[in-house]
This record gives sequence, structure tokens and C-alpha cells, in this order.
Amino acid sequence: MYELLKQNLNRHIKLNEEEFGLFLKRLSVKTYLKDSHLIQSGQTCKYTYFVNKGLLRLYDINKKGYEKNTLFAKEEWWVSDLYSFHSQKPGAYFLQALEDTEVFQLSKPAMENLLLEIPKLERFWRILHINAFIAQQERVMDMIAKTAEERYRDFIEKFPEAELRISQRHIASYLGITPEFLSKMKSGLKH
Amino acid sequence: MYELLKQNLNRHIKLNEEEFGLFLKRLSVKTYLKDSHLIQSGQTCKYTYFVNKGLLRLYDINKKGYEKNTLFAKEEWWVSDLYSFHSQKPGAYFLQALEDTEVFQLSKPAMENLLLEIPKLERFWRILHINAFIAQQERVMDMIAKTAEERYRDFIEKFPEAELRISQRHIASYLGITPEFLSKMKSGLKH
DNA sequence: CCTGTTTTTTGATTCAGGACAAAGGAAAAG
DNA sequence: CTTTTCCTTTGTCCTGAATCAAAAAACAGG
Repeated sequence: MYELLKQNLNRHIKLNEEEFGLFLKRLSVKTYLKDSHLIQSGQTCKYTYFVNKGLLRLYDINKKGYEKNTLFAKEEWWVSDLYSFHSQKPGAYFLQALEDTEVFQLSKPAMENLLLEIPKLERFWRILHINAFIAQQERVMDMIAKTAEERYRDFIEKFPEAELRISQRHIASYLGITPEFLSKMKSGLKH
Repeated sequence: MYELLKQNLNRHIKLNEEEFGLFLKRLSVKTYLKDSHLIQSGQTCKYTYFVNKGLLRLYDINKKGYEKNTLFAKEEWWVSDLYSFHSQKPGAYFLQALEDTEVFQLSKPAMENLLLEIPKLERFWRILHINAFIAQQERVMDMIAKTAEERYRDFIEKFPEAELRISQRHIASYLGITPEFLSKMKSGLKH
């Protein structure tokens, strides 16, 4: 049941059974049905989520009223509206299940307690966020330097099941293009 | 001399005089002349830098051979090629001084020692990188949803001295547009 | 299985921003 | 102070991607 989480924590730190047990006690398991929301814009974000099974998308709505996908979180991803979660102020993002999704959720106080009880976790999350930052930085560079077609190819390469699990309009939104243009790109890509 | 650094650390954690003294012992002060490089692409990044006075730019060179600015680091910013620094593998970024710049530099072993000696620093860098991630995520959303003109205005708002301290071609590259287009935007021909 | 809804495709048109060229400006080096 | 070099402006033409519209395909729910 908690194998994936254990594996994930072990990527950066070593927890003994007792510590891992404590970690488990602090979080709660929850299942969200497809299309339901875990986070709503305007509300203060209560939890950080670890995706054990399923798929989520984080998005916001821009001035013109269009949804723009920030990231997809599949199995073994941590996801939250980090600004809202850490500041405990109202956030701008939505988090929605694209499939029936089982998450382990950790409230802000639970996380703070864990950080005091198991100081190694400071290191874990430090490394996690360094990696997240690096990935995001690369994505900015891709937006600056690459064409939509290159970005699409890179995305599919990094996340091959994406086409099966995510609708094209969501992929388009993630890439920063319209669904129409993505469709045209794909039909011209075949030759 | 070290007031800015002290202030920076105190934003997220409290260090006593002894701890701060230890921190200082682990870093070294260095001045880089305008146009000189602190990091070269292809080499393993030795240090993380705290800018005490001056201005740096982090950039890479894309396939077509163009330089693309990732970020500018002015006073009170931490900057490095995080991937290369933490993995100790060759990196892709360049870091260059845009002005004569005084930095406090921290080597990877020095940082690891500090993290063992003053575990609170895990927390410090965790929070620092969370904030960096949030800012970078917002920048991605801006690239997706905003026009070049909006991005330019936002940038100037967040960093008003930019126009005085940074040349237009560097700002253009940061925004993901050509210098010619930035010039046209500014002259108002566009609207 | 049909029927309404959401996605995807295709097409025509438009626009933000790029490529290239050339000329003015500023600033550093001699 | 002059020359060279780099930086910014201006102009013309070009293209990647958006917009709008509408048909075709895929997907629910009863």
C-alpha cells in the first residue's frame, strides 16, 4: 500500500521503520473521483498531496477566462499550490483529478510536526524542491527557445503515456498552444 | 560587510552569533569584474553564490547558437547552476557578471558541512527553493498566458532598476523576444 | 441503442513576433 | 579625438501560432 511512498522518500533520505510509521500516522489516504477538485482557486490550500495512483492537473484561469495547465502529477509526484500551502493564504490554482485518484494528503500542521519529529525531512523536501525548481527552469528555457513542435516532442518523450491518459486540449494548454494548433501539428508530423 | 547575508538568513531562520560566524568561515568573498564568467557551460559548477553587490546573469546557448538569459541575480540573491552544483556533473549554464560584482561563494563540500553543523540550514534552503520554484512556476504561466508586452511591463515593475542596469538585448532575451521587437514595442509602434 | 455533449479535425483569415538588412548612437580602445 | 565595436532603432517582408467557424469523431448517460 505504501510502497511507492517509501520508495519516494528513500530516494533522498533513509527512514527507519519507526520513522516511516510516524510519517504514515500524520497523513491520510483519500480517493478523489475523476473531475473532482482537490484545490479550488480563492481558497487556502490545506494539503500537500502525494499521488499514489491516478492523475491530477494543476491549473489556473487567466484574465481572458481560459484554463491554463501548470503541471500534471502522476504516480509518485508531490503536488500542491505551494504558495498557498506554505503561506496559508488564498491561492490562485485549481487542482483537479483527471482519473479516479488515490492520494496521501498531508496538512500544513502535520507537515510542520513531521519536520520537528524527523528533521531529516527538511533535507528531503529541500532536495525535492531543488529538483522541481530545476525542471521548471528548464521549462522556461524551452518556452523561450523552442518551437511548439519541439516542446510537444519533448513532452511526449518525458511522459509517453500522456497521449493515452490526457486529452489533447489539456496537453495543448500545458504546452501553451491552442488545441487546434496541436491537432494541425500532429497531422503534419506524420509524413 | 556581512549585513546583507545576515539579513537574508534571518528571513527564514534564526542563527546566533556563533552559528553565523561558522557560516562565514565556510564561505569566501570574491569579486568578479564586469563581463567575467563565474560558471562556464560544460564544466562542473563548484559554487553557489550569494550576490552582495553587483549583478549577474545566468544564461545558456541554444541549438541555434543564441544566448538565452534564464535569470538576473542582483543584491541578496542566491544563484548557481543548481543541477550541476548538486549533482556535481557538467552543467549547461553560464554565469556572467554584468557589473563588477562581489559575491560570497560556498563550495559543495562547504555547504554539506554547514548542513551537518547547522541543521537549521536545511530549513533555510528548503524555503528558499520553494520560493524560487513558485516564482519560476509563475514565469512559466506568464510565458503561456501573457503577451510580450505584458511580460515586459511585469518585469519592469518587479525590477524597476533593470532598465538602468541591464542592456535591452539582455532584457529581450530574458523575456523570450528579439531585441528588435522589444525596441519596437517600446517605441509604441506596436499596439 | 440513440441523443446530447465534449473533443478533435479541417479550413480560412489574421496577428504577434521573428529574420534580415541597414543606419544611427553610444562607448570603449587606441 | 578618432576609430572600432557593440547596441539600439527603423523598415520590409515572412512565419508560427491564434482566432473563428463549422464539420467529423469520440464519449457519456439514460
